[in-house]
Amino acid sequence: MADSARQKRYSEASTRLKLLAHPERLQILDTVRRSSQCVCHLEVLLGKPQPYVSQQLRVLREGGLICDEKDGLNTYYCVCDLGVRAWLDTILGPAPTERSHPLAGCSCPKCTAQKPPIEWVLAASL
Amino acid sequence: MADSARQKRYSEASTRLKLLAHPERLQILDTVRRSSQCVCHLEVLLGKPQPYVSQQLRVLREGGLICDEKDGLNTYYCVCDLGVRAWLDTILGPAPTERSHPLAGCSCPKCTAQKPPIEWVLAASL
DNA sequence: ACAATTCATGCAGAATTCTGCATATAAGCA
DNA sequence: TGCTTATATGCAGAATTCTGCATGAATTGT
Repeated sequence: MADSARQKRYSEASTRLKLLAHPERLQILDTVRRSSQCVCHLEVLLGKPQPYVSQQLRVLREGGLICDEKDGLNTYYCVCDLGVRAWLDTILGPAPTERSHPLAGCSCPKCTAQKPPIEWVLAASL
Repeated sequence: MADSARQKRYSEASTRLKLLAHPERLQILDTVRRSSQCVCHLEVLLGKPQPYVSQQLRVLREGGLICDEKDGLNTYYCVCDLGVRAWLDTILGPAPTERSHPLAGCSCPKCTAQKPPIEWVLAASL
């Protein structure tokens, strides 16, 4: 490989690594690689204000690490690139295959639809 | 996995990623993962002043990404950790298996010993 | 002991990234 | 249209990282 091609590869890899070298962004990626999630979901998960979360999502989106998919008021983010998945597998270990739970505190349809009141669950188990 | 364990993993991974997110450091790692190399070798390769190279080597060494091995005046660095090798395989692709060449401009025994004058080489091929 | 070579360290100004906040946009609904 | 909800954007001060330089330490050979 030519020297300039190497240089280019190093700087491209380093650009992508910079995006990953951030605990909150890693947690976001680790979450959305399992299943796509909306912003308010991640907001609850990280315990950070919404603008902060959106900011990090933007960084990841513009860096090509995640894709967004809008549905009404909600925007769901996911990891669509297979190369990115491979990096995450190496860095964080393989993604768990179990379904991700709906999250108390997230009000998106995905979370509320699948989350019956605790009384129902208890009643059903009698 | 518990939440605090996750947080710890994210921040540890992010710490290591920060060390990798740097073109010159990536080039150093890519070089020494093939075979151990001395400082002046890397100095020629990167085209950067020696204190700069040593500084980056220190960062990598203190981060546990490389090991040093002293031999007289020279210090040879290499990637000893298998986990680090795996990360590099993912990030930069698998390491080439061919021998690394001695480098013109590097005066360490490793490079000069294996580098006979061009006249010898030509004479031998007659 | 002295000089030469190889490498390490400390430090400071420059450049970049981080992160919190105020505010903007856009969709759905009454 | 006006209100609410969900998300995006712009910006600025704070914190961190980068990088060049001066200098220090250790080893080898004379």
